[in-house]
Amino acid sequence: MRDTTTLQPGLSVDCVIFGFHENELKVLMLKLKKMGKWALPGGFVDRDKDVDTEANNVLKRRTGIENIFLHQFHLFGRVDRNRPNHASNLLDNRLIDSKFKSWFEQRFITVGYYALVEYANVQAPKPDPISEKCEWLPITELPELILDHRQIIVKAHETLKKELNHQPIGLNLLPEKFTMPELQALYETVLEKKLDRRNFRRKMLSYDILIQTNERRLGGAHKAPTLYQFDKLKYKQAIDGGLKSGW
Amino acid sequence: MRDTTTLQPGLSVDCVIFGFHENELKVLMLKLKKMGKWALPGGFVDRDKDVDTEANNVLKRRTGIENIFLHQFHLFGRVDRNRPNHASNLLDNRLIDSKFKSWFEQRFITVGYYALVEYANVQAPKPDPISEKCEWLPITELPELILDHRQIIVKAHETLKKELNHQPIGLNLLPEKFTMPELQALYETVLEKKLDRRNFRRKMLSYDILIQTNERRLGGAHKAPTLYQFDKLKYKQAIDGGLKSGW
DNA sequence: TAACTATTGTGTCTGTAAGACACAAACATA
DNA sequence: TATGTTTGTGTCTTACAGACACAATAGTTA
Repeated sequence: MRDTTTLQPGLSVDCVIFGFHENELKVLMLKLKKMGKWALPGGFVDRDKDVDTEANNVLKRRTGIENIFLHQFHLFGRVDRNRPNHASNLLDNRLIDSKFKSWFEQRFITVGYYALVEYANVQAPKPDPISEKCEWLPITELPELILDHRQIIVKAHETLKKELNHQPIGLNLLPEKFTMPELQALYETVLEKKLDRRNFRRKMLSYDILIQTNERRLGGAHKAPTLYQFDKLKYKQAIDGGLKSGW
Repeated sequence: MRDTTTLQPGLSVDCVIFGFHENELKVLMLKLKKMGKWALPGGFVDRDKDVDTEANNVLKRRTGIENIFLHQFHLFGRVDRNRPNHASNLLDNRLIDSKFKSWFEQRFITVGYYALVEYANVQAPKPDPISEKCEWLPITELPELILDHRQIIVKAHETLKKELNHQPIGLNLLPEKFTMPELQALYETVLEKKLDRRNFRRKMLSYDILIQTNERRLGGAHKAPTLYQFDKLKYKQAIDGGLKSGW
């Protein structure tokens, strides 16, 4: 950050970037240098840029990914969400220049976005200058986060669960080709509950968004599962039109 | 508005206040003096007040109603939503003092809230100083609105429709006691589609949130319908717990 | 006061989807 | 070649959605 004069004051965006790996739902997070606390990837909003655009920029800066599912889900607007000691902590740890002290001390509201990205597509997530690393953390065991970022993640997860009743997920979150058990594991992880194998398959196929390939995933000491891929056109229609029934 | 220094810059809230009257879904709106255009009731956010609080204040100022269902549904953050000529229009019509010109010229984002209120409870909605009147307008025939206010209303209505799949409505939107056909009319109006009388009754009763009174609404040249009221405790539980099935 | 009109209140049938459940097929390993 | 583990599949039952017809009743009118 070189200059705050071109930025919309008191406004930030934070992105909850979900990935799925080893049957765990993970969130891409930054570990701040010295402070030790973790933070969501976020950024400020240029006065002449759309808020949505800036959210996309955040996603691209950290993951290199563009043009992907990114959904605004809530504005966090409580006065006390920017703790008074936050700015001084940043300053004490020399994470920000003292000339930006007043910028970080002002009252901030933040717009929460969540994205679903394919874990494998993000090889080396990029930390920003004030972060020592950028890593995927499992949503079930989050360390200490700054400000209200834990609450933001919880809200994003809740929203995602609800959205699942109206929209399919999997595209951009699973590899190009995947097995039915893998898709089910994704749903079970997001919903935090077990589903019946046979009923899941029946329901998912009824959405008519899957294409069965004639390949199988070999390697396991058991019957090799069939690989599927999404019919992207029908998938998109399902998102636009909405699914009827819920979980 | 006397002083903008205590306000969060570039941030406003706008409330889509829904009412139901004569089988029409209406929105409470303000007609700006001289300009002729209509606007949603809105306001700015004090630096030391929660955004939610300010939305409640807007609702209270215009309707006198407090502590009611008020739901944040979207942040409108496009750069071009504040047209450059908007501030000068306000100024030309002497709706604002010239010392506030720069305040109104800055880039604004606005947080949309929607509320469901009982039409009859709002006797004389109060216009603000720059508005000649404050009235209920049917959502189906809106006049010319300022900025992106039409889009905000559309988005609020869409959100309301979706929410209907998870939550009951009626409390705070209908009188204390109401008939089943009246409740159905409300649903039909919000959903913009006809529902089967018998199936509607069955489904609504299955929610187990209605109390049947032994009164009837007389006056019509036909069988007098039974009056119902909401079991407020169970209604609240239904909102918290969520309803299973959709429309 | 009796007939008429309009709307309410109710039950059943059918089709669809959800939930529970058991057994055969197939891949890897021993 | 036998074993272990997971995949793939079909049926039964139950719950809910959607379609539908007729009796009951308040007010109006003849």
